[in-house]
Amino acid sequence: MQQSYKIAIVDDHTLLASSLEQLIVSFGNCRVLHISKNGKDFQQNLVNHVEKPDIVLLDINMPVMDGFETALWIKENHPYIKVLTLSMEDDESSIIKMIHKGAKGYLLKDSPPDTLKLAIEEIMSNGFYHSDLVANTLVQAFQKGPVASELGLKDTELQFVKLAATERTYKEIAAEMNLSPKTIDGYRQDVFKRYNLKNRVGLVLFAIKNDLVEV
Amino acid sequence: MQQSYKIAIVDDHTLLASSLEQLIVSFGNCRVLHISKNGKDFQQNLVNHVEKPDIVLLDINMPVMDGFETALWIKENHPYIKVLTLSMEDDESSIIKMIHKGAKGYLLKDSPPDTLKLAIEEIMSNGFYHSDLVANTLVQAFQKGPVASELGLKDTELQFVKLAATERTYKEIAAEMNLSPKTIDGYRQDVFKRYNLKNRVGLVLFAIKNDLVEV
DNA sequence: TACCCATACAGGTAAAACCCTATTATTAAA
DNA sequence: TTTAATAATAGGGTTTTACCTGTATGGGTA
Repeated sequence: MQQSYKIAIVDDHTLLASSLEQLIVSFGNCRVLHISKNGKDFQQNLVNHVEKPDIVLLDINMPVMDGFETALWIKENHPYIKVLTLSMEDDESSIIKMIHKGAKGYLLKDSPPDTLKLAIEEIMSNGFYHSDLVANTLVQAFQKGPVASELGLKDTELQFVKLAATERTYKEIAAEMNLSPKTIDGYRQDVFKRYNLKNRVGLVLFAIKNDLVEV
Repeated sequence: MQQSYKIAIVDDHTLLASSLEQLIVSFGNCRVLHISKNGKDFQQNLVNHVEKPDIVLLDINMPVMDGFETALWIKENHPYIKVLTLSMEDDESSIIKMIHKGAKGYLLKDSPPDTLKLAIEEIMSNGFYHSDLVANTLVQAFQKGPVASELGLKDTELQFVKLAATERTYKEIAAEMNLSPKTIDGYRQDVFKRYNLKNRVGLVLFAIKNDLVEV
């Protein structure tokens, strides 16, 4: 028998978890060390068992300690354990959050069975499973363009916001825009009110969140 | 003959550009509309020719108007034209910048010839060519962890910086950290001087650039 | 013990940021 | 032509930031 990969499963759907176990064992090159119902349960299982998993199949939606928390905990406490997310959610924010928290791959629960086998092997050999799902999502997230006008910012206000997200003083901004400092102050007040900003820090964060400026 | 893809080439290395043309024509399913030496030249070629390209093979390092500018211009003015970056640079920032500016793929100039064919076909059918190079780079960029300590920030200063990147006033920060506002002011001065920051906006940008806070 | 050094904190001040309430100029609409 | 709306500006006041210099305390350590 070739090298055997040690797998752990973390999913609160017991039925799904155990059928997953069957599937994984059927691959021939994998063993399932333990199954946990949530992150806390998994932490317990880690101490109870001497053998540590190579890969954790991790669900997102779970009670007590969800997949995000668990992934982060694993990344920080057992960085050598690889997380393969197995979720029903295919929304951008879930995917990005899991990748951000260190997941080495992201599979949808309705993927074909051999995809799981492929993903496990890819992760073990290359360190990451590059599914189109993840790749597309990341690319889209990166390419999301400025949404200035959709925010209701006029040209001149947009320019103001961009400059305000630099170390310039308002006086300098006024000079740069050829406007009176008082006008700039007017922009400031309008924008603060419109977007519920408390101070210039809020404005900077707003500009960055909405891709109005590069960081 | 199957459907024919219309290609344009933008590269200041004339020799490489024309050999690229030969290669592309040899694929059988592609035509080369025109070759440009830089972005400006390409803009001119676009108006001179009635037929518009499906894909532009775009180099990055060019005189007059480089690949970044050109990609951005294409994205904003001809969003239906797909950019396939063809560069010698494999550094993270170049890749990310091009993807950010809308490139549909990123190929290194020393890729095997059939990779180019594959990339063109992938882009035409799926809208994006998911090379491992790009996927890995994006994943890494997303997973880059905090580098706080490497910056030389002490625990308490780090906490201060994180709080300063919110809408809190320094007084509020002091209360939250159970320190005198004067102490906080001391931190501020130290950090400003150490990292050459002019004001709080600079501090916020610094925190974000160094992944000290999430945006 | 005396000295060095880092941390927490004070006083004082000028500049910038923040906020409210007007007043003009221009322009579009009635 | 009056009316309404919008952009640019002012006046004037409070709060926060930003900067400088200086002191008290508590370790280390020669």
